[in-house]
Amino acid sequence: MASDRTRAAILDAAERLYADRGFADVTLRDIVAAANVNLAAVNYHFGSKDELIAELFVTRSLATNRERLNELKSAEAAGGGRAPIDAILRALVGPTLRGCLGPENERSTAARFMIRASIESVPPIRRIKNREIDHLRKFAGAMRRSLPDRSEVDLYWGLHFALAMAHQTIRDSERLTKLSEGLCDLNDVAGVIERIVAVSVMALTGREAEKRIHAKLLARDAR
Amino acid sequence: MASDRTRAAILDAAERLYADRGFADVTLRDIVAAANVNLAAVNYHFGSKDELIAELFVTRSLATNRERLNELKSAEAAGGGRAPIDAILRALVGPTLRGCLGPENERSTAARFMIRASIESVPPIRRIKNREIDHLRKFAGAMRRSLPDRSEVDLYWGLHFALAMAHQTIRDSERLTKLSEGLCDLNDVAGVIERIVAVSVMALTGREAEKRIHAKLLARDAR
DNA sequence: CATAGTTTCATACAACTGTTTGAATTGCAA
DNA sequence: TTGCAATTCAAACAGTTGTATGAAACTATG
Repeated sequence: MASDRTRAAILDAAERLYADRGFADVTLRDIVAAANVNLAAVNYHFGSKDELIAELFVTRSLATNRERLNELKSAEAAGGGRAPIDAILRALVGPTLRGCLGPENERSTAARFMIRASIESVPPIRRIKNREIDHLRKFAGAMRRSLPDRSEVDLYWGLHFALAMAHQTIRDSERLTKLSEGLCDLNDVAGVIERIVAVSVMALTGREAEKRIHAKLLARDAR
Repeated sequence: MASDRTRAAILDAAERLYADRGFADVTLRDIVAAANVNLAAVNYHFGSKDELIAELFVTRSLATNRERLNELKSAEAAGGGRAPIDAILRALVGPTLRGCLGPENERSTAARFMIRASIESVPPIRRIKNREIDHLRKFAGAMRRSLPDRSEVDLYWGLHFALAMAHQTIRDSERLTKLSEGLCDLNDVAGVIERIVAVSVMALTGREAEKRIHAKLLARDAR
């Protein structure tokens, strides 16, 4: 129906404006002007401004989560139920980073919107993010299966650190570029992902591996 | 003079209100009511609302930066100009984490204000954060002296990851607690710092160290 | 004490915000 | 075509916001 066109136009214009100018200074009037619809249409179709923002964010983050889970499932399937830890972490941070990094002018509106959402964090978005825990639990489960000897605490910290690095790399990409005077190439998305995965893997297995090697060393010394 | 009392009262009330309720829904009228001063006093003493927020944030972050640099300097002095990498990283993330983590009811107003600033990130604060790069460069320099063999790129990434983990741990402490169902103890501040430092050290030296140990192993095998 | 400068105050301003209203229009089904 | 629901529209609402003003009160200096 014609109503769907209006709805879609609002969503489109809103996402673009938020992506370009941030949440703080985009008003409903800006949105309806860009969408060529009446001011009341937003409240008619979405109920409120916050619900409009929430719908935008939910749509995008559901897509990311789906992508993450697909990668996770195929990694686990390939390993007969147990995926290697690096594959799990790659499934966790890959989709987000691929979406949000890369050449600035090539970034989709959706990506730039999600970056804004990550940086500015308005109330409706915060509320949704708080419900993301169930989704993360699936990754915690996969990690537990992959590294059954690691303690739960270590697994959670590893998961947290992986997300922290990915998230903050998106949020602060500009600072890292300035600080390193361009040396750190954030357009090399695959490279960034591998870096984060490598560090996370070390965080999860590093000391154990070192200890194991040391133990070997000691055993040989004893001989 | 009496003017200083008003100024101080405004700063005090503003910091407390922002810490408690966030930037989004604290108005100048809330602040002046809490401070028992006239509405016009804010503009008289600070020029504008944004400049008030900026002054609050600058004061606090200068204090943190000073603390960081003190720790860095004494670590470098102790090592004769070269501090061990873990000491450098501890100086980088320690002050912030010690300020912002720990039992919630014991957190100072200043700490809670800085957490808000980290989560909500309003324009005047964003502007200030962008000028923090010079401060970070000092840490990059210390890291270069500590690990002269590592490439510049690796050092910057290591610095970035350390900050990312610290920062995100503050921002998302609630999520980690929920996700781990309390297993990850964020009140054990020293433990958290050591975890972040350990991972960062591994990120910077990890594979190198493993390689070195492996080389030792091979050398002994050859004997 | 007088005066100049600083600080406080009540009040008004001007603009902007998201939301609501009720009538007009449209589109579809009977 | 008629009737009914869904949608669009212009307009107004009700409230809040940060800021400006100009007079009043205060303070310290000469």
